[in-house]
Amino acid sequence: MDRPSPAVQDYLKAVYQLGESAEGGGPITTSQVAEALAVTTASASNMLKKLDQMGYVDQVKRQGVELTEAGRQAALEVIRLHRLLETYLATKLGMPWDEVHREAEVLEHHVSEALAARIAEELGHPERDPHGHPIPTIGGQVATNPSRRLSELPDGSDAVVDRVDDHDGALLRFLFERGLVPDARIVVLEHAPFGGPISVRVDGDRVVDVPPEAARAVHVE
Amino acid sequence: MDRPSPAVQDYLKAVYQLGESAEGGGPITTSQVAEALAVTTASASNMLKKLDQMGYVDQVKRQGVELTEAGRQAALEVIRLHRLLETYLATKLGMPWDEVHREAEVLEHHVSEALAARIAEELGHPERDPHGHPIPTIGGQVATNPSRRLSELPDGSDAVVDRVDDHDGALLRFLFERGLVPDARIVVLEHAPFGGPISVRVDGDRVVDVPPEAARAVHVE
DNA sequence: TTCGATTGTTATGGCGCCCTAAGAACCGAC
DNA sequence: GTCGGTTCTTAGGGCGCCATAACAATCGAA
Repeated sequence: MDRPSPAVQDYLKAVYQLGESAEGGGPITTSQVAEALAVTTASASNMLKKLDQMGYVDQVKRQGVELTEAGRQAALEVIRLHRLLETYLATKLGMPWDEVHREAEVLEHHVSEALAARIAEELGHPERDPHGHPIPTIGGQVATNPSRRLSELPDGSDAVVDRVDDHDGALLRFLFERGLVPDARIVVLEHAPFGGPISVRVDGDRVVDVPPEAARAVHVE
Repeated sequence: MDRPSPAVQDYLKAVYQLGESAEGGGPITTSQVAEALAVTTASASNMLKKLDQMGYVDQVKRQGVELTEAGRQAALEVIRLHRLLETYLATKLGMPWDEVHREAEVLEHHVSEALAARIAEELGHPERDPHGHPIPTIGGQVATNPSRRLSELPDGSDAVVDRVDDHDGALLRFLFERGLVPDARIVVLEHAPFGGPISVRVDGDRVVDVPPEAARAVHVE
């Protein structure tokens, strides 16, 4: 029941999250994992073999890997810690919205069970982190909210922001400044042609332009 | 200005703290360091050589090491983080007095400058941690309080607890249960013969027996 | 269907930090 | 001074995780 090493945790998290976003149900390729973790495919290949031997993934030669139940649990454990930390740092320590991700990325590997429990309690066992992502339970339950990206909505649709991708601090800051945060109400006004920005009314008042790449990071219900 | 690795930080901290408690001013031996970190003397010898090359210590062959100014600064940086974390965990997260040390021991290596600053601010830049140890400033200033151990006091002396050693959780719990916490007022009543316990009046009311090993961990002004 | 490009795998090696084993320097007793 | 025990250092390996280089499998375009 020892905690896997930070590196192993990072790989498991990456496999889980790639499987979540790709939504194909199929295996995750070595190069996808390598890119997500900014390592060479050779390194990823070695590590994935090890994860297979550890029972965290099933690896099919030259196809990719899929998480086992143990792997899913371990990944969700890390994600739970990550999101609890993000929430704590943002709400209790006033750390800016766009910095909590980096900090949590490190601390998630080093916070004890006991401290995690104290934090969860202090926060009142929240269900979502500041970016809108669901926080898994200890048992490994996650609310998976089927959602569409802002970039896919037709003109005239209205929706509520569910969550935003948190990989890029600058992007988060950009969205935050425009009010595109979880639970914001939006109406899609129009798409500028030739891959131009999407103009969106936010919370009934201001109108903002959202470039396509940013729109892809906003998930709505 | 990159942060040294956790291992290096641990060595620097150990050297600093050995120099502080031994109070001889002289060099710290390889075996002292090895024992403090629970590694073999061979490992310590190798690492101390590396610290020398990095400019953190001056090593005299077969004598031991002494911290350079850079080493002292780096050690105090870690100690500052450690004590801030202890304070934060105890006061803001209600973590038990005897558990904060272990948790801080890990986190001190992974908390960013920015988070440390937020924590210090949140706490109002405290000067002492929950065990009474002074918290160094960012510049590396520490209040060094000359103190005596409870074990050295003659019968009849009265004093105020300044700080307690925090290495051993069980010992901390023992002291806490008896009210031997920083700022407690004590009067030494009598020493039982043959290495028996010291009987002490705490805060004017209750009288407790303190075995010699515990008394050595209590520093008074 | 064949061949070049892409993708994945297997050596092999480096770096950090630990270990054990063996040897070298120092200490006190005699 | 010499000898035995202690302390320190050096030598050589292991483990985790990364890299590069070379090779193998697969895909797709002509």
